[in-house]
Amino acid sequence: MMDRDESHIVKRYMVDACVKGASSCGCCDAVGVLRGTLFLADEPLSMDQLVEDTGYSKSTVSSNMSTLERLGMAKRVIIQGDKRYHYIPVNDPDSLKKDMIINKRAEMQSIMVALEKTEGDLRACENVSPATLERVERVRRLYRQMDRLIDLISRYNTEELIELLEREMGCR
Amino acid sequence: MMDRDESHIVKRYMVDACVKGASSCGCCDAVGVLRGTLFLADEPLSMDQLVEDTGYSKSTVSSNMSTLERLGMAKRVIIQGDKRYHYIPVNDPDSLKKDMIINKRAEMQSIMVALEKTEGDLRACENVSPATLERVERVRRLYRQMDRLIDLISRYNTEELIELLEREMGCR
DNA sequence: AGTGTCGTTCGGAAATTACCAAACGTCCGA
DNA sequence: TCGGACGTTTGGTAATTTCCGAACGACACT
Repeated sequence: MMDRDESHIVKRYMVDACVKGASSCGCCDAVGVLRGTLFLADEPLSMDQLVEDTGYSKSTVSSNMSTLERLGMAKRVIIQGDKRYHYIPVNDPDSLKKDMIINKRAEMQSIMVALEKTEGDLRACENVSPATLERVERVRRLYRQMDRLIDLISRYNTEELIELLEREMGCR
Repeated sequence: MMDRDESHIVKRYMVDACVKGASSCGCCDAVGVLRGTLFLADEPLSMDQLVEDTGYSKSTVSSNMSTLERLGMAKRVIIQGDKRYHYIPVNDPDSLKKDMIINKRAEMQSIMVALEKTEGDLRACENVSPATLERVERVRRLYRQMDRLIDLISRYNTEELIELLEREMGCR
């Protein structure tokens, strides 16, 4: 357990940076404050500790830790001999990359489904201009390409990718 | 110019998908509606047309088109002989990738700056535990690694990356 | 079953955001 | 220098979100 000075230092800047990051992806401040608090903690934190450290109520901590977990930035762990939940920050590149890809992919997927439905409706329609149909097809191809890239990136871990791209970089 | 049937079809699903995507990155519905409206338009749309097509007021369209532009999902173009602005959707993989990387990178950067400041403060402090310092350093290394990967990815365009990774995939 | 400890859900108050209409500044042609 | 067409900014209101405290349900131990 860190002393008060240390825990103040390790929270000082992280909370601010995480609040900024949270608001840039549409999350409320509490999400950022909680992430910042957890970021450099030296041990898994219980909800009570998070309540005390952040000043938020228990219900606020509970719901916002859920979103932090859903975003893949915090994880619940079990501490032997303690029936309470404890949270640890998730900071390793591969985990963060994986969750980022899952989210991006879902977003992409819903666009692609919409494009497919649009194309279907257009084909069912008689007097539709070929130019319109062609435009939809072109956009679909572009999104398929992005999806393909994301898929490929998800198949390598961070270290492999860096090594691979650096090696390739050298050849140019 | 598309007829009413066609423009209804090409907006029908896109607006919905874009609203979903917008809300998942913390933007209000209007941003999604505007992007969906623009997505498959057959020509650059003026603000008046966007006002008419979406039903939002001029001021709402103006401010939300700015955010759409900032996110790199729409672009202003000049039409000869028309002093009004016109907007086109941005759908090509390289542009979207570029903006996504810029945003991710800024987020990462603010975390890295915070980690550096924290490390500085800890070193300035006398009675700080080595374990704490080591922990901060370890996290910094992880974030540097992620930053390195993002940097490398930004140096290739979409097509190159796909080709490169697919080729590598075949070797395994 | 009874009790105590957790975490989540619910209802309402406070704060914030989204949106519109109107006023404003800017640019161009007359 | 005036007028008119555009786009942005501002002020106010309606709707949404955030957050808290209280009530609730789940689980373990007695």
